[in-house]
Amino acid sequence: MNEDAIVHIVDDDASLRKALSGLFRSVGLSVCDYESPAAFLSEKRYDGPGCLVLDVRMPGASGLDFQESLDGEGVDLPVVMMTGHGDIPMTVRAMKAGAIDFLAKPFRDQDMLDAVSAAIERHRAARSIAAGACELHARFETLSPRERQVMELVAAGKMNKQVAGDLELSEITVKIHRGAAMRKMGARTLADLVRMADALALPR
Amino acid sequence: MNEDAIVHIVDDDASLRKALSGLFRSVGLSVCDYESPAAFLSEKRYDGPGCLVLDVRMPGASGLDFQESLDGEGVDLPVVMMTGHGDIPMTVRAMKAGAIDFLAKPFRDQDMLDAVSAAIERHRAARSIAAGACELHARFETLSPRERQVMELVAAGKMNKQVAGDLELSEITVKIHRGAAMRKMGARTLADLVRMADALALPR
DNA sequence: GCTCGGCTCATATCTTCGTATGACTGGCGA
DNA sequence: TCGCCAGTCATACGAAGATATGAGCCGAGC
Repeated sequence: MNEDAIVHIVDDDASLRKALSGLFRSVGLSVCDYESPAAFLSEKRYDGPGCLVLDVRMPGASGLDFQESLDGEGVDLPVVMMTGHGDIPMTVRAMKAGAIDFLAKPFRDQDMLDAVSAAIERHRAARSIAAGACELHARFETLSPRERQVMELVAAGKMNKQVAGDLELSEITVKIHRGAAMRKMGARTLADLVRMADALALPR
Repeated sequence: MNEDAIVHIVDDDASLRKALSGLFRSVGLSVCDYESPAAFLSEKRYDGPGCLVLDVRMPGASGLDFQESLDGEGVDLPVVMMTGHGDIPMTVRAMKAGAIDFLAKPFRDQDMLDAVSAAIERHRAARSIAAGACELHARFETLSPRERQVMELVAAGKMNKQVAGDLELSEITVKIHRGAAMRKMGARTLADLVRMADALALPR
């Protein structure tokens, strides 16, 4: 199930990285470890499914700041946070920022494994949804500008006649664009097209 | 903005309840306070917008257990947790269960007000969405069984002819039910009906 | 200059949809 | 028993949609 997921460990403590690596590998997970957030970002090996295991306290950037900057860096990996000297506000901040779990050292191996497993599962789910949205967007990109306009208005529920009026076209032209949009989008019915438009967040 | 929202305080410490009540009222919020989870549940005054402020440690049920049982009790109020003797696992548990915030005593008044304000805002948003879904469901209830079947298949993208085949009806009958469903649901176009069906989570 | 693709429109034909009118049946409550 | 309502179906007509064929315009790139 988790064969090709990678656990990314970011911690300045080499011995802890080694211990965690061993733990994750012992259950069949792949691991990459980094001594700093910068090292993680520069390697860019986080394109597959996986998760991030972050220490809060690291030299330089705080793990919390790093976690909050991940979105801006284009990283969508779920985060499991850990710390040796944590407090409640720190925990709340991490959880509000979307951390899957926040573990205080020393933690039980099983707790870490459970957290990582949950994180990977969430990432897989998020990726599969994102993949669908991406595929849809790719198809939408193949539409000509006119076809997109027509698709938008049609999905909003307008009749060909109304679309023609809005775009100042003849109804025949609208039908042609409409047919082309349906074909290119792979929509067999109007209902399909409406759902695609919603998934693409086109205006109604 | 928050005129008619009610902050529900559940804490066995009467002096703290009083202090919090004063704080909330000072910013124009209404307050109800209870000395135990059971007291809160028995009063059933939580139908409007608002939020819950819970102490973790109370005689009898733990605030955490209580928080997790709220869904089962039909309570959808967001929770702001507070505690005098908290630890990280407790915080994580509360946040995973959906708490808006988790405040360690002593906390700053402003932090509590911010948390409560965010909680109420979330509740308002959730309520307005739920209200829409409820309104939609109510209209769906006015449909006859046949009309519901037809609506479902139509929203799935089937043509009248196919619907007729699936339900072993004549196409004319399908048209009649379809028209009735559109009228009763207030759908002016097929696109509307499709979106309603999605919002109702009808099978595709 | 020329081709190609996007955009435009017309005519024609067929399918599908929407709705009105009218009618028959069966169940359920007054 | 009577009336009402959901459900069923038919005929008919007009509106809307889908598609094919043919054609003219224009801008970008070879």
